[in-house]
Amino acid sequence: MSTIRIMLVDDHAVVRAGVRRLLEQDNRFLVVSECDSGERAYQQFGEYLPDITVIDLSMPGMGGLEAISRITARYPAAKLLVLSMHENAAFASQALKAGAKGYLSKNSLAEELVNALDSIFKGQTYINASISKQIAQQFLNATENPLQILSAREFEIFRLLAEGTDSVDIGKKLNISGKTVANYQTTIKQKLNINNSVEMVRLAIRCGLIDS
Amino acid sequence: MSTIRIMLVDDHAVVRAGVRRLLEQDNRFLVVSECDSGERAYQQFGEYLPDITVIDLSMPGMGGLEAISRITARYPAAKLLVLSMHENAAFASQALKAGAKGYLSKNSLAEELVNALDSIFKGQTYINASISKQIAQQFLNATENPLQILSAREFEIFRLLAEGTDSVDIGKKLNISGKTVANYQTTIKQKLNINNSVEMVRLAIRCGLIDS
DNA sequence: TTAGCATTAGGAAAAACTCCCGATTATCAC
DNA sequence: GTGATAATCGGGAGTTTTTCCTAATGCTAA
Repeated sequence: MSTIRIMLVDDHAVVRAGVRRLLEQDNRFLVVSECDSGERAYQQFGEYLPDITVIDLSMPGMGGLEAISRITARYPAAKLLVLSMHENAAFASQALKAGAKGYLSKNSLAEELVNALDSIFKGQTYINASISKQIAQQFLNATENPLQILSAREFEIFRLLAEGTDSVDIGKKLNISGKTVANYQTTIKQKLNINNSVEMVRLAIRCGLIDS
Repeated sequence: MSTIRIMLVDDHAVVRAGVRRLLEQDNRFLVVSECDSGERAYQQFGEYLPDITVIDLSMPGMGGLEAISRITARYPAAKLLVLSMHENAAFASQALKAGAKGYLSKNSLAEELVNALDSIFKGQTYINASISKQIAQQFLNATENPLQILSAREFEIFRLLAEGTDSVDIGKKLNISGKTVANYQTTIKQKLNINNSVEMVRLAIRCGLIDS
């Protein structure tokens, strides 16, 4: 039985510890690397070449989506499992679009994590049951998710804006200028055909990014 | 059998015509006056002294709430029935607080209008079944509607802001300076303990003023 | 390799918002 | 009645936010 080598990427040490703990229960898995940012994930991926990378989406700086894009761009065979706190189809489809092989919400059970890793290791794609339902509905739905037209970065900023974070704080969080965020805001509104922040919030709620 | 003399106040001629039409079916009712603004309603009330005034809430200028306040201030015995398109407890309680004797949503049936007028004429209070349920729940609810602390004008402006109208347009609609609206906005946010427009929209949605 | 998009950000101007102030009117308690 | 309090309205001045334009970089796809 071969060992599955895992890299953990999450800015919260507690989460990394928790996942490590869960994986240690099963001796097929070996955590070979941990890191707390997208930037470092990208670097360390090249060094360790893990079988599977478990990665969070919301991290300061580059962010999970960016990291996923870059890693899969360089290493198309890379297997990335997103472990996010957002149980939402919009996040999942963004992640899959960026190249992730699976999406799991953080409140999934321990066995589901193992199952997901197994599936992905075999080359399959694994998605949370509830989320795959949502995605399926989205595809069936004629009124496709308008957020699809946003790029990864735009989506990230849209989400933070919809949460009520102001441009400057978003800039700090993402390590970019508040000015850039403000400019993004404008293009996001244009892309979504929105004039005011009210419409933005409503859209975010309709798409389940935030709740009222 | 005495005739019940009615005044209609609504900025939409169609609505006034419709109500008039419904009331003409029943010869107890006589429409003695119509007007299309809160200001005129206040003037004409004194001239005609109708038994019951059927009044809309959202009108340009003074607005329904203001008109109700002023009329009941001068004529405490005045009987006002609000006929609003908003089937929502927050509107209803604002109206009743201002002195209205009844609240009816515009998509009520014809008979309900007649019933409401009958009840009010007898000195009772009449409220839409669905709305009275909502209000009852609000009273039972420990987490009381935070919008209660807003004045009538503040509530009106809050609603328009939450709908995505900008200050200048609100000013035009209410015949006040856009500057005043902007100032109101600030105090509204303070009163509601809100920092950004995102929270404002969410609150408006939670309170049912708008839907997502 | 060229065209196009994504990401970044600065400058300048417009728009929005805040804070402070004053005026008027109504209400309410004493 | 009188004074305190609150609601409504808006000007002035300053700050913040947003927009629009421009431009550099890097990546992707044709």
